[in-house]
Amino acid sequence: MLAAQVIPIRPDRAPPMNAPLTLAHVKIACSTCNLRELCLPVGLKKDEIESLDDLVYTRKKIKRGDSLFRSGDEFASLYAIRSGFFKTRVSTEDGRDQVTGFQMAGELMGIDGIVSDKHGCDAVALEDSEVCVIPYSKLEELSRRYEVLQHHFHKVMSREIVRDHGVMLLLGSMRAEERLASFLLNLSQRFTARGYSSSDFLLRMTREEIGSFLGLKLETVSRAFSRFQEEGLISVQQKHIRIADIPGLKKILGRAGGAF
Amino acid sequence: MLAAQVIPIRPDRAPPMNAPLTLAHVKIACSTCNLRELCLPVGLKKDEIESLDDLVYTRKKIKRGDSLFRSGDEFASLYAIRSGFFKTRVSTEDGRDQVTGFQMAGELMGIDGIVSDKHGCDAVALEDSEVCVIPYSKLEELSRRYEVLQHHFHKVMSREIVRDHGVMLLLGSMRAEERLASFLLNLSQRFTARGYSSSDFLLRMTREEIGSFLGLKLETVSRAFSRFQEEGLISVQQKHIRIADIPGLKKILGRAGGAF
DNA sequence: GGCGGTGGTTGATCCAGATCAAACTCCCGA
DNA sequence: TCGGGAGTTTGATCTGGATCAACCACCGCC
Repeated sequence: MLAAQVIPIRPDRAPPMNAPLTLAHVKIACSTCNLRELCLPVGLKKDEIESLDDLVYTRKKIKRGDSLFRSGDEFASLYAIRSGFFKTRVSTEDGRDQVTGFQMAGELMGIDGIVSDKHGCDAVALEDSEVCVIPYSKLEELSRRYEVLQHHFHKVMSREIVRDHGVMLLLGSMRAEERLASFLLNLSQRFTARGYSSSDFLLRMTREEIGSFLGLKLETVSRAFSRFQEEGLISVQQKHIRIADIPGLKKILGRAGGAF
Repeated sequence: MLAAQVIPIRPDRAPPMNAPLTLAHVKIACSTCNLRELCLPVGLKKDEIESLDDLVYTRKKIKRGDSLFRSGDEFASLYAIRSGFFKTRVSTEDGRDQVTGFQMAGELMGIDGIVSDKHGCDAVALEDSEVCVIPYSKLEELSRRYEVLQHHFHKVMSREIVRDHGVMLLLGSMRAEERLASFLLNLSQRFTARGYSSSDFLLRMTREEIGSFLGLKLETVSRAFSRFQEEGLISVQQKHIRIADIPGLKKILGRAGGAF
């Protein structure tokens, strides 16, 4: 159920427990990773995936609440989530911030850093997590050699842009309940793609974080959850969500686009 | 002053006038284009830029109000704006739509199509415009050969993602006047980068389009313009904007981030 | 097992921006 | 020169979600 349980961390691969951010000193292989159908290797042939095994040679553990990187940090690597759950956020000098997304296993973080050689947002672990470190210069090098990898990497970036446009649509033109329905359906769909229940899951983030992402206040998020529950669309117990009526949620969206 | 006047279209290069979308049947060269400092060739050495001359071999004219591409169209090319002004928008089945950006000379459109081989938004010309057609497969091919081009293309995509995050911040957490101030400062800065006045320009889009982009209704945009004018920050006459007090506009943003 | 703190719910009130409505300006074509 | 329509401005009113406030529930820790 928990994203953290997707890939049980083998004790023999676990890095020392002392540092908050530690490197795993073990041989790591995309070719044997059970996320390869979701992650960077999608669409690659066997030998091409094996070439990725040279790309990803370290992993990093991040404890709940810690940052993988922060806005302004020097950019050198992309990160593929192996297990766990993250939020990314941008902030302003005056303390306001905006959650720009929630990332789960198989998703790539850090692309925003390419343009300026500095990361442009913070990536914060919402639960104890592990990421594969992908040195960016090495990815560029392999991309020049393997057309399929190049194309797939471009697709990942393009997908992020399309997703962002969906979020803009949500923020710019949807009402509170539509936003929340869209959010739940999006989570549901992404859990499904990872082999989990589409209707029964734990939220990793607080109401406030959901609100920040959706451009709403936490009270509004809470009220919308309650209303959905009254209407029999979902049941909520703290972070545990059961979607009782997916078509009903889709109807709230009322053909307003759906997943971002 | 007008973006349309940036690069006067030489009559001897003009395509036939009959079709709404026509191809220019002339040799086109990035190496002699005066937008090369803004566009794809940024940072490339002379001989590398010359290799781009093989990449861009057609141009296309689009009349005001026409679409360069529409959501669902087959994706084959990116487009660099040579002259003119565009908006991109995503829409929902139920007719709502969201302007996701305004593009001007030197900017690239169409990246959203890479992920699914279909365009994910509409690109509509807000004035008679001309674009360079960049066959995507050819760009990938050249990217594999020229490291600098590859890196620059990745930067362009990364910049788009960073920009989108800025827009999310705007839509998710700014008040109406902050949004409009941010919008005006962003335009101002982009005009400056193109050698135009930072304080005196024509808006290419309607109040409704500005509103759609900023997540506001057209009346709210209009009122905010009026209020800025009363406060002596700008003067507005229809589409003609003169920014009288750039620091004043920045103060409205109150360190809320600024340009997206 | 009690306790403190974080996170969540719910109620009352407020307000920024939406909506409804009317008039005005500019451009363009007959 | 005279409509006419699209785009804009401004006013009056309404409302969804924010804000303010109180209380509750769960979890981790001593």
